[in-house]
Amino acid sequence: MAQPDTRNRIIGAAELLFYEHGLRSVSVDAIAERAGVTKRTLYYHFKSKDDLIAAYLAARDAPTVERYRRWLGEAGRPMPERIKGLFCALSNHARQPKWRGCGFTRAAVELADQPGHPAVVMASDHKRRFEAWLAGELESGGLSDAAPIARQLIILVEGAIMHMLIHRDTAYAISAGDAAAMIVANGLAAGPP
Amino acid sequence: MAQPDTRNRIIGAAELLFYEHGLRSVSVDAIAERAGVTKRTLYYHFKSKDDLIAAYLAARDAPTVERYRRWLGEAGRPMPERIKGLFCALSNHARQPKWRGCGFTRAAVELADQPGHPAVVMASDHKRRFEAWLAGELESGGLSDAAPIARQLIILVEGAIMHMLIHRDTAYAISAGDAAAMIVANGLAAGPP
DNA sequence: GTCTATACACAGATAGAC
DNA sequence: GTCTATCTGTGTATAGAC
Repeated sequence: MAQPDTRNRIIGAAELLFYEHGLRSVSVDAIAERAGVTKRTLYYHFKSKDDLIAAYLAARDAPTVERYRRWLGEAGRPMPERIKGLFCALSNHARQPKWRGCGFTRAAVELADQPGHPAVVMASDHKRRFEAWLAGELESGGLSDAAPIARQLIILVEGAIMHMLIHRDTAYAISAGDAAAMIVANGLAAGPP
Repeated sequence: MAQPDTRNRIIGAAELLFYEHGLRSVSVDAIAERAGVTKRTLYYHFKSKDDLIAAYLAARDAPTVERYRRWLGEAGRPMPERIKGLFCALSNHARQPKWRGCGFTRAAVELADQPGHPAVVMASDHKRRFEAWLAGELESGGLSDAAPIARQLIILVEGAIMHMLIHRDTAYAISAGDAAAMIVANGLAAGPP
């Protein structure tokens, strides 16, 4: 079969299994079997399991950012409402039975003792870009001091996700959304354009 | 040697290794070696690795709660300041080179696909008690609607820890503390006793 | 590029002596 | 209660044919 097709099928299988069960729980054998190839073929396309882990996160990056972009919605509505909508959408998203939190965060947790691991670096970079994107959106929405507020919001997002994962209770995102909306409203009141 | 002593030494070794490297990364052999016993002795005291994991978290529970109690400090000072102090202490604590975030959270993440696992149940319970404790403290501090605010604060704690772990940047806890203090001050203004 | 077959290390857990 | 020795399964990765 064609080379890129096989490679993508392997990455697809890796996404499914790594996200559902974690990095160390999933064997290379399991991924190869799911992708319908042999282990030898997998190692032809990826030089190691760590390499495949990196490819898994790389494939997850753009869709994740795009999802949050969608959840924030279009400009026009007041920013506190849009932020609340984002957390509400997150809460609904977490209802999916196969939802397991943020793949980047979970990878960073599993590899917490390997700070230089490609996956850890990618997770850090992903979160940083998410924070920067949100700061830009807040600024467009009329916030004058957007950076520190964006940081507080992503902390709320992360904390809500972790608690939803631990307790399997999607209400945490709603509480986080209430706090986030208040913080944003406060920022708007403090410094309008 | 005496039975409880050996058992505790094994748990001590498990704490060190599980917390630093994670659950799946650490082998039973490694723990036994660190504790200075053979694997057979370890399996005399614990029926399985999962059993040992549960013991590891059980041993971590009280000290963790006590630490947060210390960080919140004594009553008397205004609650927003005490909360800010808690986040500041958390930020300092995370400076330790061997700091790896919350052991309960990381266990829940590693075992996210096993909802019934004793460690996951213990993590959930631990977080729930932490939230209830904080709500009680807030109420004692004059907050009328303490429960929802306590929830928002623990979400901030969790999110700050995760970001500090991912980026190795302790500033996140300070940002979270600012947000937390504002939320508490807001709650105090809304409903005084 | 993909296969069959396998090397080699290490995992969790157990047998049975003392 | 603690030891030495070992069973059995599985892990990542590779050799070499086609």
